[in-house]
Amino acid sequence: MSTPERLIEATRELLWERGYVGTSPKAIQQQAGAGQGSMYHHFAGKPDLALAAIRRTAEEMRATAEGVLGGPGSPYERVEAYLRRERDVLRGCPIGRLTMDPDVIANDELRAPLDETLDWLRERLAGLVEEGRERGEFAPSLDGEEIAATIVATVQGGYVLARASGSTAAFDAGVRGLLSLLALNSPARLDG
Amino acid sequence: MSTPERLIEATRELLWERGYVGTSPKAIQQQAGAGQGSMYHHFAGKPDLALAAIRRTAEEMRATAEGVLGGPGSPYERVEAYLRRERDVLRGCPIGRLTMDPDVIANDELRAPLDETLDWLRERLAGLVEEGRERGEFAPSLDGEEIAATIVATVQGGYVLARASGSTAAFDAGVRGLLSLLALNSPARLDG
DNA sequence: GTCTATAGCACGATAGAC
DNA sequence: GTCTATCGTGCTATAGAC
Repeated sequence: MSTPERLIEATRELLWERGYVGTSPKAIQQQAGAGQGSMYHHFAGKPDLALAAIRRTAEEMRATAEGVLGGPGSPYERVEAYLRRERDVLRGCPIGRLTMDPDVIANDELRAPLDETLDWLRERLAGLVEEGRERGEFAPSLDGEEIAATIVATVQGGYVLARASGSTAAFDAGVRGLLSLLALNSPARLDG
Repeated sequence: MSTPERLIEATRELLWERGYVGTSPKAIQQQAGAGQGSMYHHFAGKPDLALAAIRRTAEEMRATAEGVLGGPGSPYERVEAYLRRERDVLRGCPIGRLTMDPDVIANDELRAPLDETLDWLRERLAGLVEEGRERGEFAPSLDGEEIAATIVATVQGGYVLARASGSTAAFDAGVRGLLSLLALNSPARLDG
C-alpha cells in the first residue's frame, strides 16, 4: 500500500475511534508508519487529510447501505435488512460520530460529506417507504421522509445507547421496537 | 457564585460544546474567570472536574425529563410531550454527545452517569408505554422496553441528523415519523 | 484560596538536508 | 519522497510565594 493510502487508512481508523479533535498528526503518522515530512508532502495538513479520509468513509457507507437497500425483497424486507445488518455497534457510526466534533461542524468542507451521506440515506429510505406504502406494506397515513428520518435516527441513536451502556442490547432493542411499529397495520408482516 | 461553582458551570458549557477531549483546563479557567492554582486547589484535575460537571448535567437532564413524563395527560400524551419538548437541537444532547468521547467511555467513573441517566430514561418511558398499552393507547403487540429504546434513540439520533445538516428539520421529521407510528392502531389518537 | 512560575511533553506545521 | 531538526504554542500538572 502506498504512503498516501496508508495515511488515509490510518486517519479513517483514528477518526472513527477518537474523532477529529482527538486525532493528532503524530498519531496518524505512527499508525501509518510514515514520517512527519512524508505526511506533509502528500497532504496540506490535518484538515486536508481528514477530508480525504471522511470522503472515503462516506462513500463506503453509501455503498454498504445501497448493497442492502437495493437488494432483493419487498420494501419492508429491505428496510428490515438495513436495520438488522451486522454492525460494529460499540464502535459507533464513523460518519455520525463526527457530527459531535466541533471542528468538523465548524468547517463546511468537512461537514459536507456527513450531510450528503445522511441526506442520501434518508432519501433512499424515503423512496423505499413510499413504495412500500403503495403496496400496502406500510400504513397509508405514514410520510416517507418522516419515517426515513425516524429509521436513520433510531440507528444513530442506538449507537449512543449502546456506547453509554457498554452493551449492544439497547441498540438491538431500539431496532426491534422500530420494526414492531413499522409492522403494525401491515397484516402481511404479522403473518410470518 | 463561588469559584468551584463557576468552574463546574464553565466545564458543563465546554463539555457540551466541545466534548471532553476538546476541552482543556486552560479553557475552563478562562471561561470561569479563575486561575490555574484556583482550579487545582478545588479539583484534583480535569477528570475530577469533568465528573462533577457531568453528574450535574445528568441530574438536570433527569429532572427535565421527569417534569414532562410525570406531568399531566395520558401515557401517549406524555410521550408526545417529551418528544416535542423544546430543545437546543443544534447543540445536541449534553449527555449523549459524551458517549462519542473516547476518554469518557474509557473511564468507568465518567461513563457511569451517562449510562445511569439514559437507562433511567428508558425505564421511565418503558413503564409509560406499558401503562398506555394496558389502556389501549398502544398496540398490544408492542414491548415497552423496546419502544422506549426506540424513543430515546430517535431523539439521540435526531441530534445527529440535525447537526449534520445544520438544520433542525431532520430532528423534527424523525419525531413526527415516530409519533405517527406510535399513533397507528390507536383509534383515539387518530381522532384529533 | 489564589497567584505566578515552571515543568515536561504534545500539538500542528515548516525548513532544509538527503 | 522521506528524513531529522526546529518552531511557537498549548497541554496537564506541580511548586511555592502570597
